Amino acid sequence: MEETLKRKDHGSEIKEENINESNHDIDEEFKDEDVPKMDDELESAKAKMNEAREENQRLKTYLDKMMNDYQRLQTHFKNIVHDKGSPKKSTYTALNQRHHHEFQGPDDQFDVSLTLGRSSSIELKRDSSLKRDERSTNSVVHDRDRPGLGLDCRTFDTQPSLLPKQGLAESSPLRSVDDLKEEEDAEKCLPEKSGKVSEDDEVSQQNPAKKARVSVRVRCNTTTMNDGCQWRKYGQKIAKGNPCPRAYYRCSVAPSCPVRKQVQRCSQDMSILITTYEGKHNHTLPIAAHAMASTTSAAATMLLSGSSTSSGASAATTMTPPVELHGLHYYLSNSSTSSRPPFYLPNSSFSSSSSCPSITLDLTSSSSSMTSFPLPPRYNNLNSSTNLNFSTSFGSNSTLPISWGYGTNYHKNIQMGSSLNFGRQLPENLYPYYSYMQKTNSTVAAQNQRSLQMDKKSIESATKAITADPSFQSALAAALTTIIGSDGSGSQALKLEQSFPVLSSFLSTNSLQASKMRLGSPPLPSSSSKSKSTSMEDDCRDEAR
DNA sequence: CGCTTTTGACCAGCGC
DNA sequence: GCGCTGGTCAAAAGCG
Repeated sequence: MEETLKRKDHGSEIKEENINESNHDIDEEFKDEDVPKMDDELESAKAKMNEAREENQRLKTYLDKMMNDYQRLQTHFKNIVHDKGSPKKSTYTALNQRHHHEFQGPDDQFDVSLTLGRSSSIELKRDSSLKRDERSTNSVVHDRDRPGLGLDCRTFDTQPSLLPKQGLAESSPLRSVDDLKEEEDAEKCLPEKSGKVSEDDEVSQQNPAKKARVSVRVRCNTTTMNDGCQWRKYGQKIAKGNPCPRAYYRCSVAPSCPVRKQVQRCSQDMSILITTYEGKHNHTLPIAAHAMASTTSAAATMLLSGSSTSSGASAATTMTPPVELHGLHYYLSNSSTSSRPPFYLPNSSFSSSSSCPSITLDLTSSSSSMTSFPLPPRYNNLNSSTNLNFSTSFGSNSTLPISWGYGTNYHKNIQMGSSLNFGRQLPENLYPYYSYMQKTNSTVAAQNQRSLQMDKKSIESATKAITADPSFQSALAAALTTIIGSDGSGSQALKLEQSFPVLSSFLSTNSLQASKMRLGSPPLPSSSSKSKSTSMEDDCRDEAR
């Protein structure tokens, strides 16, 4: 990351030098001209150059702040790692011990589900009895439509010996039976291909019986979400319990690429698209696909490595009580068995098989706090419930060729440069990183400065909204920290930060800050740097046409 | 013409 | 063993 920032800094200097040279050239070109019109143009050009110079200065400021944050957090991170006596005593464990003394750390297989928004603990408690009744009649629960910010990071531990017998199943947030089955169907393991060579072999070697999958639930009205990669559809099935067909895709960037994904629409809410990824790409990816690919592969790797320390499985399936912090719910489960846990959770993830641990990113939720975001009406209509947007918007045209776009013609955008779009909001620190990423694309070099500044304004306004909501920040940070702390090792956090480009910058500030808060240490000063983020509006642009 | 999508057939795993 | 289900294959059709 540091190297990346240095490279970015260097790039900014080069850009400024070029601007100075261009200024000089312009002066040479027009110094002998004696036409007022030319003088006006010259002045105009100089003004533009000054704007570009100012922009470079702003970028340098971003870079400096990023570097400061990085250095500071690196120090804090080392201290945290150093202070921890036992690597297995993670932030995550400390947190849960703080709230639930019976909590046990992650073990063997587990699912991690990042649930963003939709339901707060208060609402869940309030509605739990009602939902139980509804569930008992097998009715459909659409609690996703409830407003309210919540960010759940759940790890389901089904190991009974480690679990409290508190009947959490009944007090848990609820989800309909159909929803559950559907998600189970969507996350069903892909059969392992004998002789299949893939980059995740190292993971498979560590856990030969396990094959991690990363599922993403997003609201999307198109057949598939744009993750920046090229996919070839090779099959389609009507899965049991869901009238919507399940589509099977394999990566078509390289013929031998083992990566596959399943796409299925939620029968309960047709606007929700469930995409399940498996495997790692064995080829270079378009820039647009880097974020998603690295995130999913890192999630899978982390999932497997984190689950490798465990003891055996058990038949019973239950769940730890939810841990609440800053409106954030933590659930632990161990999907050691193929049986479904007897509870229903909005935004939760489940492993359908012991050989297939999975991680689910549920980005379908809505939250009241998010409604304050200055989103255009069309945006709200198209994607009314997505909460987080780890995205940026610097395509070659300075508009939004974002990778998690929503359109079947996403291939048109693949080479334009984009990023992983985790919903709506880009944490402010992500901007410099993605700015660098985008600028490394040759097509970005000529981007329009004015459009850039217009984007910046909208981004800044959105950033103000997110920075004005500390509960949201802490919730997201805590969720990410929980993942880091799942094994308590610093390397895990580092791996996460390195491998999850969309998370790295955010982790470097808010996550560790939340970690500190939970551990009783004073929080780090938050970065005050400006940010860049955009809505998913342009992701849906093609779709809306 | 090449690539993608469609779709029926086939295979494997699992439960009864 | 049989049926069900999920996942994959591959030929045909569609598309630019």
